[in-house]
Amino acid sequence: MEKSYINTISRFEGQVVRVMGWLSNKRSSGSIRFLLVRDGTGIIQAVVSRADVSTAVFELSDQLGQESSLEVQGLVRADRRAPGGYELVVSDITVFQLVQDYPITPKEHGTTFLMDRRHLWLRSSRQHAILKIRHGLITAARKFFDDRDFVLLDAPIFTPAACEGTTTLFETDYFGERAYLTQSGQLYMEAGAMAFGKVYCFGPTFRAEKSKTRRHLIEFWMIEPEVAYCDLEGDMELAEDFVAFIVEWILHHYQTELKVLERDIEPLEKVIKPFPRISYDEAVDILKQKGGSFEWGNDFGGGDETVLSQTFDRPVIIHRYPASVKAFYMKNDHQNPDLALCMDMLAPEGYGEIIGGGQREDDLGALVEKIKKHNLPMEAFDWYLDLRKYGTVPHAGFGLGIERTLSWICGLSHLRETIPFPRLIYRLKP
RNA sequence: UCCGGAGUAGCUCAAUGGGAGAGCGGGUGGCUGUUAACCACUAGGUUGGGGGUUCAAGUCCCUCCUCCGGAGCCA
Repeated sequence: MEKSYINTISRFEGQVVRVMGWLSNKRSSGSIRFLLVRDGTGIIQAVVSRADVSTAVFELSDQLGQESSLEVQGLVRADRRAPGGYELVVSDITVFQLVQDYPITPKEHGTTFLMDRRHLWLRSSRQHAILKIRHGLITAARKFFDDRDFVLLDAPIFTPAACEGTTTLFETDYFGERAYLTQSGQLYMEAGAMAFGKVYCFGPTFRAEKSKTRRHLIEFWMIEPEVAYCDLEGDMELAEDFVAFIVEWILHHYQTELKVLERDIEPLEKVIKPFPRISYDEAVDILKQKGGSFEWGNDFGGGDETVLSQTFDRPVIIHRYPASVKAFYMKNDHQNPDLALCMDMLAPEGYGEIIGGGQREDDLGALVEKIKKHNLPMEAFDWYLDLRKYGTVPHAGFGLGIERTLSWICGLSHLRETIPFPRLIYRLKP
């Protein structure tokens, strides 16, 4: 007898198959039982009728609690009344485990309760939709770079020093030496770009910041391309192509999931090139026009980003921030040395920053000065400075936060559902 | 760290300072096509901990704990 996964069940119409899965819900009426069985690929309604099965099987179907693991054997039949269009006319049931007290019921629960049971919450249809789109987003991101002949070059997780001086790092004991968990693969990608021309990394990033907001995770994933012989303009071009490609890919492949999430896809359909590009100065003007008390020279706060991202109907790129608020490795604009050749991309609908990047300082002397100015330990950057001694070239790159991008595309109000096991300031478990 | 909010049944929540309740979930029974099924019955509580005011505290005051999200920082 054929074993079938639920997403391919239509191929077996008229045949008797076995489906192995878990009971997601159950309804009954008189001498008929409706078992909703999920197997990870989908959900199918299995109909247990007293007339069709033994008394033992019929009584067994009454004892099955939510998430009981089981194998259902039955005839595949198209039926308009069945969710999904197909149902299983059950002839036999084999139980792997009878469950009576599954904690997550089909009714409402609070997020704290659900997060405490995240390992079980992953079984729900909403979480399935989000995490399948996450999978699709990562697939699209890799495809985008792979198709453009980028080399995937993994950056290390343990690093000897801060990439950016300001943020807090997780410190670990590395055989008696101090080591930190990475907060960006960028510096290593710069080495990679000088070796391979076009590279990207995709991995976890750690920030020991005591952030308690819906936009922050302690551990999150970034995809970071770096390109040799590329300037800020080329970098913005790449970022724009990249985001447009990802959104198009998800719209094309994940309609079902977006529907489960009740995501209004109209705003996503507008995410096509060209994206608006405004300078920091223009952004400040917009904030002032909208009644904010923003002062030139500051970085944008969460509220400012929300205002700016709601101003446009597609992602907006803001470039050339004051160098003083940006990291040491940013190259200054030769037309105005107070500005850095950097850019951020803000997602629309109030979601805010999803990309940060720019052109890197490629001059040895200027870079040494910047490291001094930021009070960073010069000896930690000797290898990085080598890149400016041996064949330095203009180069640029950026980092895209997977979870923030996913949160925007899925239309979520909080980052915590965009990663299977979120790490938040007060959550290390499960 | 600062500001604000919340802790009551397994879950989601109600309850003028005066009898601790509902819906869901669990259990029992009913219904031969259910769609978060429905109907009836039933069990289930140290109201986050400690202290105080009061004839009387889930409710008012103090304190501690836990959680939530906002600021800061950033993707």
